[in-house]
Amino acid sequence: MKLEREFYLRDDTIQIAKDLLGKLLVVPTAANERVSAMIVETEAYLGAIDKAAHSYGNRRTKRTETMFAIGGTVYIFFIYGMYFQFNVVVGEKDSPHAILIRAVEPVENCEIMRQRRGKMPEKNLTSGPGKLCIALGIDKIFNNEDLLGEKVWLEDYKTLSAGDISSGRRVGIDYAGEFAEKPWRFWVKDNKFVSRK
DNA sequence: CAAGTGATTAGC
DNA sequence: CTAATCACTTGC
Repeated sequence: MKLEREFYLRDDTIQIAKDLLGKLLVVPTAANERVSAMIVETEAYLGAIDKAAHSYGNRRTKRTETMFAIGGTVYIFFIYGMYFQFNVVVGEKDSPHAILIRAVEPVENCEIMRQRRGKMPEKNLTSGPGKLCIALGIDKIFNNEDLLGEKVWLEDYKTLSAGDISSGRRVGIDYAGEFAEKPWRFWVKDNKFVSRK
């Protein structure tokens, strides 16, 4: 069953980032086959106050506009000339918080993901934010999609306990001063699809 | 370890 | 308009 709007509207972004671990990300193909994967790594971006967030200081540009949408909206951006990144917008409208999905573990129709990724070892299929977008077929047209729609959504899958979750610094945001140190990255302990140890 | 890639952004 | 930067991946 799809996660309901209330899941995304809570005002505790860090809690939502942890709650997303173990959820199933589903992206049906044109032929309506379920391609899905379990979320195993996330990073919280706390909007206006977070120097690492694109929406720091409530910066509103054509790109960041999506972050100001209501919780449950998909925010996609393009990076390093070749990769897309998949984010879940959370909180009320005009509160530009988002959670980056950094890694997932393939669950349904793995062979479709393997085909999209070319010849890659199993553990390299979806073990990074750019990789998982390729495997799941996510690109720029998913930007601004509603997670309660038919194109992409999240479902309950596995229930984790606090002991299953590790946290640490976020990746690739050294420019963010003291915010680079915040332990706002979360992952499933010992899962081999997590992007970095 | 460093190149590759092009949208996005700030600054003129 | 121009130039620097970037929430990354891969193959050397």
